[in-house]
This record gives sequence, structure tokens and C-alpha cells, in this order.
Amino acid sequence: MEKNKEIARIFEKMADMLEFLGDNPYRINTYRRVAEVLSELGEDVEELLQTGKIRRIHGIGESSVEKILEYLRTGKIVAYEELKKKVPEDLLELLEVPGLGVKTLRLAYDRLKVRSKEDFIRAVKSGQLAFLPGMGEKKIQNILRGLELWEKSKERMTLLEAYELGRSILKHFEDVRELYENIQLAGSLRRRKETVGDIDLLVSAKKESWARLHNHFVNYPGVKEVLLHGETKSSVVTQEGRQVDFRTVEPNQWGSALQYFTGSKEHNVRVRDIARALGLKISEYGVFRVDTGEWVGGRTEEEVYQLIGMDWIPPEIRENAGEIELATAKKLPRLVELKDIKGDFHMHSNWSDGLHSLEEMVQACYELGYQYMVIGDHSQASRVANGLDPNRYREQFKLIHKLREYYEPKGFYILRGCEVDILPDGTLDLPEDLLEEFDFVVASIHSRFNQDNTYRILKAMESPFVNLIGHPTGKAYGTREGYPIDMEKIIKTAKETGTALELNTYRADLSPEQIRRCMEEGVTIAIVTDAHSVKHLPYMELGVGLARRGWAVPELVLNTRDIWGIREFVDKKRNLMLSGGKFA
DNA sequence: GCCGTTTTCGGCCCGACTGTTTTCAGTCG
Repeated sequence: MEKNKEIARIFEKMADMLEFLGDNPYRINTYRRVAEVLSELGEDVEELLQTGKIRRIHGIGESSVEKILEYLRTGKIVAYEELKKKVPEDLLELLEVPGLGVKTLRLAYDRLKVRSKEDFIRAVKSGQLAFLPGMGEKKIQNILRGLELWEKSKERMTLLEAYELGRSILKHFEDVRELYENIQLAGSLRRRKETVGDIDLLVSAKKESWARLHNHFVNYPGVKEVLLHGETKSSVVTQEGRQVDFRTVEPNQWGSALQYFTGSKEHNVRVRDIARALGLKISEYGVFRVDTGEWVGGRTEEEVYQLIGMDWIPPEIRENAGEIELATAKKLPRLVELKDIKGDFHMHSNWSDGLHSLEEMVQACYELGYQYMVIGDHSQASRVANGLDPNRYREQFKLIHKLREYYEPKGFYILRGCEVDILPDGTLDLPEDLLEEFDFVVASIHSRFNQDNTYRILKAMESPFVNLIGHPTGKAYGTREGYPIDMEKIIKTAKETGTALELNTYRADLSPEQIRRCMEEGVTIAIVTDAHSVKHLPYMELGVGLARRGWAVPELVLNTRDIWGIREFVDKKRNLMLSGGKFA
């Protein structure tokens, strides 16, 4: 899959270069689209090429296929090499700077002989740029601020950070509840992308309230700077350097606006294409007939999709990755929902590295309305995490036994569990006789993150007592790649051994693509918070969102089973493995 | 450069905001 990303990056760069050269905008758009399609592709581009399937992908034509082929054969693309001779690649990196576009860079290139990033920054700071036509004082200030912002926030927010920020802003709007009808966070946050660039907030309200709403927005206490302040659109930067965009629309535009601002871009482009073919035009203001311009709908998202012959599509899968076809055929699967979730399998108390006591964690889970929970403190090898040795686990069992007397009559079940380390040779950090006493066992890797760890995980899954592999790829949230791993082998063995794979909300591990593979192969996943405090437990909502991005269905999500279903899952593996059998 | 529910040629989403303009250009989503 690395090749997909590599080639996508090249097409993206070529698009920037062509734009810098003033090429045909539609051609440039095409290059961008090829890049997007490639990076979102669920399959390896080399394989698609070999099977000839690549010809059937919408947006990749003859000319692009040839360039891709050329890259795979020779390691480069001549057209790209040629462009590099004409365009300073380094300078174009500045296109990431907010408020700075290709026209300004080109102007500086032509008039000031600017050839690199450093050249440009120097030209701005020395005041040279101000001599160019159309460059006033404010524009220069804008670019300077953009540069500063760019340096500081090159990284995107994690979904967790975006979620917290979004909720805080929603809370701010509770003070003016009488001014609007609907409010919703849109954009990649609503789609539950594992990283979020900026926050999109949408409100529907009568026009006479808009000015007051925008005033209220820019007065959000966390605002550091107001970028735009208009009647329909405002933008601010928070203290943490995060951008928040705010839009107001009329109540009967709510659905079309929400659809539009939720994206993804690829999804919306397809949707609009299809609408156009039906003689309809979809914009954020509604659905219109092309011939008469007549408004035909847009009050709700359901209405927008229904007008173009589709079922409503869950935001998490709006990526133009097959959802449009299924929605048209009215065959979208029902994805897992938060209300399906009956428990959490992975959390820590202050017995190891958690913040809260076991009693507090139990009470918090009970209050969430779960039917069960698994306490899963670290095992002894995790020294830094204050891992438990067998004696301390047995001490903990006694406490759990006492807590059960109070909670079980209320229909709430506390399962004895652990997060046992998978040691470098693939054996487990706790003796078998102890493992057998747990109700549920999570096994994870916490060492040697720089090597291929497939063999360790495969071996751990062969244990009759391991029910769940914790954070399978070792990935750190949206940023670090994790150790290399043969996911196909792991999926196969998970299926054969009746072991579940973990979707860890705290790390966004597994990825949506990996979840989708699990679903295709019928492998069960478990959504866990890996909570280290009671505050983390409600992040289950985000975990469910991440699972939905991977098209997870309730039947293959362990948390949707009730307590008896969980016991059956554990017993089935033990009985089968201990008798030398295998799952079908 | 890509594509086809008017099309193998001729379109490709388009409106808001800001700033530097006196009617528009650049950038963004």
C-alpha cells in the first residue's frame, strides 16, 4: 500500500507544478483526483494493474495508468522529472500556508526571482513583497501570520483533540439556544477521521439571528484570533492554534448544508455528478432543478439523498469507496452504533498505570449503562506501568469478588481480566494456571516496536486463554506508523483461533482499511477505550465512529454481545484449542 | 486529463470573504 501513497504524492506535486505553470485547470484537477483516488484505494495499485482492474476505476484514465506503470517499472515518471526542471519544488511546499496560493508564489518567482522557501520568507520579512502589485499592508500581515500558523501547526489534531474542542464549542452555544434550530459539527470530525485539520460548525437559524450567532461564535472564550467575521461565515483560531469555521444557513437548507460541509470532498463530487445526470444541482443551499432553477428539497440529509435515489449514507463512510453504489441499490449494511455497545474490554485502574481506583472505574462503567466491563491492568513485564505479578492479580480478584456482591444483583457484571504482555519470544508474561483464572484476557506487545512482530502475535493467539489482541499494530494515534506487521496472516490466525482483534480508541489502531479486511474475512473486532481514567470511558463513542469508518457491522463487534455471549466466546476458544481443534 | 441517463466533443461546483480594487483577483472549502 506504500506504493499507492508514493504515487499519489507525485500526482499531487505534479498538480501543484502544473498550476504554478498556468496549465489547464481541468487537467490539474484531474491530477489531484488521481492522487486522491490512489491514496484512498483499499487495494494495492500494483495488483490492480496486474489484474487490469485499474482501468475500471473512476477518475484514473489511460494517461494516468501509463504514468503509474512507468513509475512501477522504472521508479520514476519522466513527465514529473521534466516538471521538476521547470519549477522549484521546494517553493511549492509553501502552498500549505493558509492564505498563500499559487498566484502569489508565481508573482514572487517572476518579479523577485524567489526560488526557494527561504527566499520567499526572506522576501516577505524584508518587505520586498510589498512592492508587488495587489500587495497591501494587510495582505503582507496575512501572509506573515499564515507562515507562523503553518510552522506551528503542521500536524493535524487527533480525533480526540478535535472531539473535545468540538464539544466545548457546542457547549458555548447552549447559552444562545433560542437563536437557532439545529447545530452540528460537520467536516472530518463528523466523519470520525483519525486526524482532523480544522473544526466545522454548522447552524441553521432564521436570517435575523445570524449576526448575533456570529458575534457569539467569535466571542468563544478559547479564541485567540478572528480570521473572518461575516454574516454567513466566520473563522477563528483557538489558543491551541486550531482553526474553527462557523456557518449559518436557513432552516430549509439544513440538510443540504450539513451534507455539503460533512464531505468528504470525493464523496460530494460523486454525489453532485450523479445529481447532474438526473438534471439536478446540489449545493449547500439545496437541491435544485437545473432547467428551471426551482428548489426541490434540502431540509434534511435524508431528503437530499432520497432526491437522487439513494438511502441516507452514514457520515463515517462518505469517502466514495463503494458507499454510493450500495446506497443507490439500497443495500448499505447496518453499521454498529453506540447503542449496540454493551461493555468495554480494556481499561486500567490505579493498580497499574490508571488514574482512578478499581471501584471508581467500575462505578463509571455502571453509570454508562453497560452490562459488563473487563478490568485489564498491565502484567509484571510492564515495569513502567506498575504491572501486576500473579500475587497482586489474586489480590485484585478478592476485591472484584466483593464488588460483584453489590453490582451483580443490579445486572452489572465485572469480569476479571488483564492486559498481559506478549514477550519478545511470543510467550505470555503470566503463567498458564493464572491465565486460566481470568474471565477475559487481552494480550499486547509493549516492547521492540521497531521490528516485525507478526510472529509474536501469531504465537499469542495460539494460547487458549487469549481472547483479544491489544492494539495489534502498535500504531500511535494518527502519527506514528507502528511496527511492520503481516496483517493478512494475523487476520487468518485470528479467525482460525477464535481470537478477536482490538480497535483501540486511544490509538486509532486498527485502521479503517484493516477493520474492513476483518469484516470481509469474518473476524471479530472489539472496540475498547483503553481508558486510563474515568474520563476516557465515554470515548467509546469515538471508537464506534472509527469502527464505522471500517464498515463494522454489529455481528462482528464483540461488544454488541451480552454477557452470556461473551462467556460463550471465551469458552468456545478454550474448549476447542484445548482439544486440539480449530475454528472453521 | 477524464468522462458519457442529451454528449466520443465539450464540459468539468461555485459562492463567500478579504483586500485592493473602482468592478475584480486570490484563496478557501
